[in-house]
Amino acid sequence: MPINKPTDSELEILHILWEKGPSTVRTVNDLLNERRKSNAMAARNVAKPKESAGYTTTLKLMQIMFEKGLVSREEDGRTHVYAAAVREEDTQSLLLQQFVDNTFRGSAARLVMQALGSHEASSEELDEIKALIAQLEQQQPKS
Amino acid sequence: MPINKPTDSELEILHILWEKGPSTVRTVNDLLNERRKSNAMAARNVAKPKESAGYTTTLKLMQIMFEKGLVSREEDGRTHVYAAAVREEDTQSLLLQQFVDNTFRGSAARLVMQALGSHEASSEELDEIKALIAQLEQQQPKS
DNA sequence: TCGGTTCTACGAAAAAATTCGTAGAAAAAA
DNA sequence: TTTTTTCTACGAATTTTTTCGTAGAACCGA
Repeated sequence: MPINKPTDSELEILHILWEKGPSTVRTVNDLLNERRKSNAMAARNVAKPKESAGYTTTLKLMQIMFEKGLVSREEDGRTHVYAAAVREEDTQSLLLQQFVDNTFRGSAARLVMQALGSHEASSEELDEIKALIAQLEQQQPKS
Repeated sequence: MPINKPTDSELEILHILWEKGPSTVRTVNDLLNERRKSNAMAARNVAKPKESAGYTTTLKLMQIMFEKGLVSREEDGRTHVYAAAVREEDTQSLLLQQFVDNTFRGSAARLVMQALGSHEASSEELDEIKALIAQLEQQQPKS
């Protein structure tokens, strides 16, 4: 029941499965490497970009994810078609909670301030956020 | 120049140094274990709580952090007094950027929505955030 | 001064996460 | 059919992070 926490590499794969839907290892591996290549180009990237992954590396990772229950799979002839077995929102929520605890010692507000301060956000997005805040203020007019 | 990314354990130590100021290994280790003990109690915690750390474990970690430039130190007689060598805001900003990239594929707004949705925020905090949004809307009335 | 405690340094074990080589079966191409 | 490519399974090497044992020097109280 409790969602398993994916590692960074596993998360990369989940993103692809969420976006593209059920896929083979080959497909995932190709997309992964495309994405890594373009990430390496993008100067904005802070983290050292990963090298491109070998096929068996991705295969092994997805097998591990299968054992952990992060993905499901179905045989299609000789090959396996993998699908995400956890929902994107749930996973993000789990990771976010741990991240807020670890990095901001639990203060979501401080995180939001940092996030809005240092990342781009369109005015539509800001509108959405304002709407959400209005809603929250209705719900819990506390303090 | 580029800040070194602290690991999770290193971040725990930095939090203590940021909060308490320059401290000895002994002090840090004690506070660390206090904190871990109370974290273990708190039911809200999702991540499995860490065991309490042995003294030499913390010592070694802080020595490594010193080599990485995450902390500075000064001799006081026989013992060393360590201080954070990176600023809290800078570190959080770095970690946040990577987290947004990894987990939300770059969309700060999505992160903010998740964060506000699933974490508590007081109305004062919400006010602050609203103020920040207003400010951002002024700056870049784009799109 | 003697014995127990508290330091640092250091090496290395243990645990976690990532990577890859090899082997054998199935499929596709020649 | 023969050869080449493409799969999975599996074990193990590598790398990164975390943990700890041991040794020797400094300190402290009796």
